[in-house]
Amino acid sequence: MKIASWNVNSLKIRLEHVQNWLAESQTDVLCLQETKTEDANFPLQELQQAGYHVVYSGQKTYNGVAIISKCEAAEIQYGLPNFEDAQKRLIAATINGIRIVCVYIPNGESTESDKYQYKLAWLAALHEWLKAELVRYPKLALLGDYNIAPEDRDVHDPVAWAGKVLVSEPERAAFQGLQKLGLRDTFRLFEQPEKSYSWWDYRMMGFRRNHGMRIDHILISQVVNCTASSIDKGPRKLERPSDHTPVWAEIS
DNA sequence: ATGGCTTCATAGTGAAGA
Repeated sequence: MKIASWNVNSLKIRLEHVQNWLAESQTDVLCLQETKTEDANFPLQELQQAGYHVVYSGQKTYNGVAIISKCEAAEIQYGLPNFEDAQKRLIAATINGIRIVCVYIPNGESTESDKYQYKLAWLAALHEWLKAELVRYPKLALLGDYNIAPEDRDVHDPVAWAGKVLVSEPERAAFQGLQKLGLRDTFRLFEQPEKSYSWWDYRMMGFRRNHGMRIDHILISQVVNCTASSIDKGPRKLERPSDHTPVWAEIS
């Protein structure tokens, strides 16, 4: 089954892109972040009419996550149970026997910001919760916008970014902590082109110059098999794109 | 150069993203 993750930066603006990409990519499970849509306004009918099941947890203006799938989602979890949070950043469900966890990890703003402390606390809670979740659901995939570039090769200019938010040592340590739980970065299971990124700044022709970062990831537990994983730059080339593009993995 | 672009929000000297 093909699973994917895409920070759409407003589902309202990007609905057509999402529908088109779902159809052409033949994706079975698509995790969305930054839907920026209250649940009452979620475009449920449009997606159902296209033949998909959807679960979602959103709010006005900021954040918001959703899982779109060809098969029905069960055992839906909204938010981290061990972290009091008004921000809608996590939704999980069991689909085709695999625990799908969709996350929008906080950005952090800068290492000096209160939001950075919130990010690290959120990551610590995610780690603790996943430890238990993996016992309950050994077949698990963690997809989303992590807002972490795990290594320097995931950053277009690692010297300029050194120590900054998205690449700082505590953030990378948190990412490695997830890997120590047995979760594997599907993208790095395969030979990949150099300078592969999933996000490019809207400003200064970031995409055209490939000034990007790989901050969207799909991690899978050890008992999940993966036969391919890649980044689809296609949607980033469209008119009025999200600043992120979809990442995907073929798993069984 | 703390900008640059995009979104949602409100009408702010805006906020947030990454």
